[in-house]
Amino acid sequence: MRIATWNVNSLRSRNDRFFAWLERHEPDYLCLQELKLTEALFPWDAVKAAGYAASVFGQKTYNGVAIVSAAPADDIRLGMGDGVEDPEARFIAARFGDLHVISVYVPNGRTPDHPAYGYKLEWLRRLRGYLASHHKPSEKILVCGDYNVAPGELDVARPDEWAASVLCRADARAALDDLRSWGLVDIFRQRNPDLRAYSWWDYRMLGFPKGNGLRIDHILGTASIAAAAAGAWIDRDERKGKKPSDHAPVVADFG
DNA sequence: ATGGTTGCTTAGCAA
Repeated sequence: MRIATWNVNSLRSRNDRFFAWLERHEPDYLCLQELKLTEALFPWDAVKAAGYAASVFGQKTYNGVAIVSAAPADDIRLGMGDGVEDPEARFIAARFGDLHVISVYVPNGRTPDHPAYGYKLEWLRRLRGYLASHHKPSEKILVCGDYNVAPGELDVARPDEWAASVLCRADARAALDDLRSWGLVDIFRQRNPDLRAYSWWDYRMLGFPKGNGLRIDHILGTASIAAAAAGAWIDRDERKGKKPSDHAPVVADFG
């Protein structure tokens, strides 16, 4: 079984790369973020023709998440449904038998003093609350997406320069730690304990050519599913060439 | 040389 997560930064701009990636890597599940389109504009027919089903929570212009899957989902939930007024499409959950797959696009936060940063920390707290109220750590759950948090120094090209950024700050890392403490394992880091690797490079300032990346896209899994992971890797090649997303897909393979 | 981008929507915002 293969699962991947990929912030495509506009599915329309990434259409050809998206379908080529599906065909090349044949994931059973692909969690997408930043679709930047409504459900009505999702390429339902082309996805079906490629042999996949899709669960989509769209939004015009911004955000938007989906789970593309080889088999259709048994249940789908759009948004955390926790009573909080949240107009942004950043959460979708789907069940496939006893496996729960969630695709998340955690708010970036913009700058530490911007209200968006409080929204980010609160959003991560709400995500923990969602898991605590709907699931048990003993279940098989994969929470995949763009977390906009680099967990540690191995995940950051310039840790000293970027220590105060919204992707690296201690309170952002603490919010991610708190989420993981519910019962989630960073599967890439579990499988590659000492590997320096990144999943996002800023379009600005020649981030990719200069190697200025961060690992902010994660596949988090509960213990029972994480124990079955055979390997995890980042498809850095997908960041190369013409019109790439600024994020590379992160992939986990299970025995 | 001290900047260097992209996408959505149309001049400004978001990342």
